[in-house]
Amino acid sequence: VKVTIKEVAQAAGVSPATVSRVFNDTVPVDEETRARVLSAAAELRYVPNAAARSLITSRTTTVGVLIPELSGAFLSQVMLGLDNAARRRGFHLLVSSAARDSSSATDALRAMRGRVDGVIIISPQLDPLPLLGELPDEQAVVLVGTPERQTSAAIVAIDNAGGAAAMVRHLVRHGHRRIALIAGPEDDSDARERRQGYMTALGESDVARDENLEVRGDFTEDGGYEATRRLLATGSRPTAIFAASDSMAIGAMSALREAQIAVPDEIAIAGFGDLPVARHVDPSLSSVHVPSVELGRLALERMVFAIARQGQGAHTHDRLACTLVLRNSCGVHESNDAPPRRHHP
Amino acid sequence: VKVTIKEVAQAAGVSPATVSRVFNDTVPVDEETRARVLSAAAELRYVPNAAARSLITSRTTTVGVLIPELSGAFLSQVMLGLDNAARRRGFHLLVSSAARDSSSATDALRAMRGRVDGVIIISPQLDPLPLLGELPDEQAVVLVGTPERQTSAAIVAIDNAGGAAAMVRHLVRHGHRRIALIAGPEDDSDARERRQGYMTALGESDVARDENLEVRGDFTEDGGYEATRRLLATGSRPTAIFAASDSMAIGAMSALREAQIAVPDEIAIAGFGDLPVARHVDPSLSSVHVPSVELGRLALERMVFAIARQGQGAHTHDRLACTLVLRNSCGVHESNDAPPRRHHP
DNA sequence: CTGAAAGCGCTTACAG
DNA sequence: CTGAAAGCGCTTACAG
Repeated sequence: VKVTIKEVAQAAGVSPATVSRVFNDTVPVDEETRARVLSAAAELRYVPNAAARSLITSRTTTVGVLIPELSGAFLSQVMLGLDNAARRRGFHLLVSSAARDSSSATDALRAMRGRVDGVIIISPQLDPLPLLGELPDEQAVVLVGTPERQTSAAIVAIDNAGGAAAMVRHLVRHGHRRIALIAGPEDDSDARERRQGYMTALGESDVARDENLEVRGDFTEDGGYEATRRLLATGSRPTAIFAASDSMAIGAMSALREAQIAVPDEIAIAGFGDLPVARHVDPSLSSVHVPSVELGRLALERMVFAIARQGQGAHTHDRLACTLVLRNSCGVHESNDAPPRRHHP
Repeated sequence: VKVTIKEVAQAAGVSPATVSRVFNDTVPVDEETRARVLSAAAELRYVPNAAARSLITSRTTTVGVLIPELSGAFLSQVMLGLDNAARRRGFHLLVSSAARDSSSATDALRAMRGRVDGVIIISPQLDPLPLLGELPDEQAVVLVGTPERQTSAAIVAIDNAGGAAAMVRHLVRHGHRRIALIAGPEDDSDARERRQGYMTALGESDVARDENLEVRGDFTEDGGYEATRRLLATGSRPTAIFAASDSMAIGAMSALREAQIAVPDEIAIAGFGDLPVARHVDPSLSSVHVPSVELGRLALERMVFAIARQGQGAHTHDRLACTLVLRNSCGVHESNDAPPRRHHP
């Protein structure tokens, strides 16, 4: 039941070359001929064979996406942005969530070879530069959320440090001197950058950094819960906690509730990521909003550009700004975003 | 810089056919020859051209996934299960989140044609049967979460109705007579099945159904919040609320808090989905646990099976059971899952 | 504007 | 166990 270009050609009374020209409209084709070809193709339900086409053109109109995991609010939003943009641009997405350790990431990249026109690498926990060695030189590459460095790839990133610094500055400005940090995993570049922003903001102020106030979680609720218990166990209590993710902030709130410590009255809390749930926890959670869908969209656009230019030309470095979303958990009621926003459709 | 089978053959002093045999190990090859080929291939960093291979075999070792959206806790867990299983089975995943309306779903399916060996369709909001018409008959298809019907495809589903009924039965058993439902969208089959389970459980009991207690949300926190406000506005107050998703349950809790109604003392609440955040909200949320990762894994396994059998043979229908996770929000402290579970790594 | 022909890189009967 | 040859379905200079 597979229809080939030959049969369409025969049905339309033209050569296969002409059918090809109609479908790719690369050269002018006589209007009447084109119409005949199109109607024959429609009648036969002809769909060009992708394999044959990419064998000869060595193009696949497919972009590979290497990502550490597909679950997780942030990454799935990025995927959403990627996917929407890909559809608009006529590209397919070949995904692999093998970006955990560099050996499986390398395997995944190798397996994509020849199947994609370029690869978007999202690897906060992995240095992508060694991976690039695996790829043929002419392969288009976009790195998402990688610290800027000398590389032959385009980079699209979130301004993690700036967002974190803005939130911590906000806390400082409102009188907090003992601001704890629930950091993310040290091997995660997003986590490192947010921690950097925390330190930057403290450094700008007259608040001395106190390492006893720094604990580490794994970006999950449970991790934030555990980290907060450890923090409280030290006896040196903060007046505010900045968590490097909303999930950890929510876990922290849960631990504080258990310890009967009032938020925000006794301890203020702020998170990072601005998940949809942030405004519905109690108290509503102040957070740093991250343009994750936009990040995905931009990454795909840069990829399309890189493919078109065949790796030639300068590589762009984009850094997207975050915005502060102030709600009740940090004790400063400047915002009207909490209680929950009303929709009036 | 692309190395072909010919160059490997030449370097190893054999014919291209032999190189092919080594790589596919379909027929026995002399050990010494094999070693020579392998080392030549490694030296040249040869990677077989996927397009050429699938042109001749008409196999792609790629599975298409049509999904309504990539964000959202549930679907991203399903993707996780799919992806892990695919990697294990040596398959690639070509994803498209175009399963919103049937016209874009059709486009997406058509675009996948020839690029995949089969398609996994996840479309709670879309009847997949019309879509199947788009596909060539020999195409392997696995439907995820589709109501069982006469179809030429394998089906993998969650027992939504059973899970919902179990939760509502639990509420009834503990004395609730006025149990409200925050249903999901009517055009979503998961939502419909959960609603069905709610009605089944009530029907089994001596509790009369009261349509005033049924409101509808859109599976989001905001939707649950709004639905609960509408519910409270009617004046006929329930003693318990069953929400068809955890996000809506969390929105409901936020609305009750605003209305100064105590959970679970004045109104008990239960959700569906058992998101990670469920045990960290206040009070911790009772919910129906859904084996979403397993759902994805199983769907991929069924697909591998279907591809191997080329659409021949009987189609399996799998239905995965859900489990009740009782925490504090429904007022029955039978569980030790809340306060938050401790990890001792 | 259109056709005949070569060729993309592989796999697979068919011989030996 | 191995090789020569045909062919998968397309695209693209090259002529006309």
